[in-house]
Amino acid sequence: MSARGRKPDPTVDTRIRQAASGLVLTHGFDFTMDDVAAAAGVGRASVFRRYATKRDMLLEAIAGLMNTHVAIPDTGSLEGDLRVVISDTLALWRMPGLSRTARQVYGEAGRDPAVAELIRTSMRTRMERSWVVYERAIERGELPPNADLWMLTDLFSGFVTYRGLLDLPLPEPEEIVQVLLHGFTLS
Amino acid sequence: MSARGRKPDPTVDTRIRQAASGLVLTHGFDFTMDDVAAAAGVGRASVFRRYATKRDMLLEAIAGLMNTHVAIPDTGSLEGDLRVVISDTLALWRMPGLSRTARQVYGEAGRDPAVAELIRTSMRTRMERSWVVYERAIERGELPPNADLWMLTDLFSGFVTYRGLLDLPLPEPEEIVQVLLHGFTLS
DNA sequence: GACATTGTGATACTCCTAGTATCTGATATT
DNA sequence: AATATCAGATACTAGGAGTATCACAATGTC
Repeated sequence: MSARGRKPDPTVDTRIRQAASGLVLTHGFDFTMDDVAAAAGVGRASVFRRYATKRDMLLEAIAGLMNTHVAIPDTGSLEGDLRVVISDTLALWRMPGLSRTARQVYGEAGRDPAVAELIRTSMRTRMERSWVVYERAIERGELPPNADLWMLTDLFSGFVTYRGLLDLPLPEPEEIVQVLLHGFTLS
Repeated sequence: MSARGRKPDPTVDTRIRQAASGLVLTHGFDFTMDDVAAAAGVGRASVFRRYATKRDMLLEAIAGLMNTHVAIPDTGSLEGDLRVVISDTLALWRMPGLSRTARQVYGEAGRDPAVAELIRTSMRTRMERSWVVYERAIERGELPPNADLWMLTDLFSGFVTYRGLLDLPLPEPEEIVQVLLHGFTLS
């Protein structure tokens, strides 16, 4: 009762996926479906057999790209841990092509709520993975128990995103840590 | 030696500009040039006579929309002034449709360096207008003289932009002020 | 008033790309 | 052998940006 005809070529799937991810990184969204087919060494029809629309393909590619892993440091102090988390985030934004792609992803989120949702949940998941860092800080008494942790994470990741999207220079992690912990006033 | 034929109708210019700005606010970038012509009550050709490309038109419309004025408070304390500046910024993001349009503007910046430059300089100009607020704070001794003011402004405007772009809830201005001035640690 | 000149609106194109449909051939099962 | 599914190629449709051309309107010059 099963699998009568020719089997799907598994390499076709992976070649298309890799071609799509690669093109997204090197060209943003500005490539045609023929480009994908050509880059994958595959017929145009095969691309549309896997993805009903270009949007579907982009959605999967974006999800893959956002799913890079984050380190969960445990240096013994909030300051040390934060420095690692922030350094990692800064390093990510230095990836060539990422800034342009990120901009276009945000742009697509304007038209397509699914993309917006994808960014939201991906970022949320990313940050929740480092949650334990802040819980340990609360236990050590370095943060008040009622601290708004989403505010803390969004504040620096918003800052980095903003500078990154606009191609503005990013400061050293130390400076960000200092400000997040103690603010701008002298006291 | 001048102006022989029919004079350009000045209302055509303004009608096109208004139609473009209006459509950008209500539909992001997802409208056709025919839509613009129809909304302006004008021939399609007239639109292309003013703007060689849709991109040119969008560029001008965006520049106009970003050029809203900012209040320059003088409440006597940095805390008070900051609260005003931040409240104003938050209010801006509550404008219906702005979040989607902002996303698409950022998205366009990915393809078009001119758009990126436009955002950069517009935001820079916006912030420099409130520069005196921070200078006064330094004079009063509320900020260290070597404070990284761009970091201060980008930190909160990055945060607001980030939450705004992703349609995440924005906190009360007081909370942001508190964190910017004193950080997350207890003292 | 005749005429040239320029702006306006309408319409018919071209070009590009996403998405669809179809055809031929290859590879598998029964 | 017969049949079913997959791959590649190609021709189509649809929609929107940008171009070209037309007739008409309004203003100037003679």
